[in-house]
Amino acid sequence: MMLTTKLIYCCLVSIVLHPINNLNPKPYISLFNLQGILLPTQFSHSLTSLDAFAPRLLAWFEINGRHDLPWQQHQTDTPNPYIVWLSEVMLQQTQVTTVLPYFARFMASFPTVQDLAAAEWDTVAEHWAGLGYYARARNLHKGAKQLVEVIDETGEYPTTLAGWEAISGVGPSTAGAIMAMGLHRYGVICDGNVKRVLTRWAAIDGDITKSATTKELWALAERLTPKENSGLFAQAMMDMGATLCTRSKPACLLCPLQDDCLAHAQGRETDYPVKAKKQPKPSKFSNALLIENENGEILWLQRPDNGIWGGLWSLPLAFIEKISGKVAVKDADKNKNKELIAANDNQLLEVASNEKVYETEFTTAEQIINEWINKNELVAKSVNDTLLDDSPIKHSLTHFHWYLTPQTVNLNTKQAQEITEALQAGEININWLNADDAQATLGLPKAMVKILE
DNA sequence: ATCCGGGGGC
DNA sequence: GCCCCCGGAT
Repeated sequence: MMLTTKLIYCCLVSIVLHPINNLNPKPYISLFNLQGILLPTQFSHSLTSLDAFAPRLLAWFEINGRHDLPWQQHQTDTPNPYIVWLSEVMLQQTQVTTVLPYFARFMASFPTVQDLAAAEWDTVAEHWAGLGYYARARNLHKGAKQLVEVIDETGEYPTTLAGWEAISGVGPSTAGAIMAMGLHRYGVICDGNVKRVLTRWAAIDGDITKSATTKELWALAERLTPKENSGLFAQAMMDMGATLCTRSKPACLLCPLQDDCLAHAQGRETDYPVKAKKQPKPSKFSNALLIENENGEILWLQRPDNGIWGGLWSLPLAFIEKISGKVAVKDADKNKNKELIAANDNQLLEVASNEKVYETEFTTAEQIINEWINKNELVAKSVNDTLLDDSPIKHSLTHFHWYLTPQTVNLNTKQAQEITEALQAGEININWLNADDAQATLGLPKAMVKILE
């Protein structure tokens, strides 16, 4: 009754003080913070739902959750942070059933963090072998040494979130898990399982790889985590994510949160979490021509002000092929410019699948050069003698990958003069400079530096 | 057989 | 924003 009265009061005050908010189509509830200042909630659920979340989850966990996993510390008053840290690192990338035997072997061989720190790397590696992500085993070993150092200095394990995050291999979520479950202090977790549960429950449809969504999810996780027993809550959330709110076939009928789960209400559970498919970038292939005169100088062109590398200097680029889809260069030579592609015959470049096909724009200068080379029947040669070494430079731009294969064209003095005149007639700024001088005196885009190197 | 998820380091 | 590496899902 009190709560209801207060809620109504808050809403009325909100309407009076913030009339503009009533234009906002989103559900809008205000509440007082401790200073009595009006604050909006940023959450889509009502206060009642937000506050009921933890009790309902915990009630479910008590009856239906797993309580016998060997690293769980919720049934003891003297939790062991080492056990939680070790298991959390293992569980970062692997499911419970896979971790179980590894965890047992680790605990048998390294019962304390001091044992782990003192172990040889080879021994640790052998224990980890098969779990994957071996960098994490290295971090684990390093982290053990760091922890022993902290313990030697302070007499105890780190007691703060920041203290744990300073340990190699421990990020924000693992640190939260250790604080909550390993120390029975306050800690919030927001790992992949939690994100799945929360995006569904609150129908959060933002791309979870975006930092704004990450922030939103952490804020919600924090709002839902009870100040007391955050470890039990973390344990329950993990269990719920792993056993009920699974990725493909969630068991909504058994879920304690089904009646205010917004995704369930929409019948769209598996549409969450939203993760933008990393858009495969189309790929474009060009040859970068190292047109060399008899003095060993290379022809450089200043690019037009508009477009890529505007105003910078670049090697002349020769069109090879623009492709989309998972195609090997080898398969792509069904069309023009066969000679140029031939140099790439041994390359099997896997490029991301994509429908888009790019139009390659030639600069005026490049058109002049390409036509001139064709007319004179000059052949571009691979820079290196061995086929293995002439792989293209990969240069990624915002919207596509550009594979640039360096090729040389040697000109005699007469030919060099001819092309120079042809370009100057087209009012193109050009330069003949060897690689070192070009790097020293011209503004070269990164891709060109890569090619020269 | 292939795709995809996942947490932290860089 | 990529990489690591495995196993579960399809």
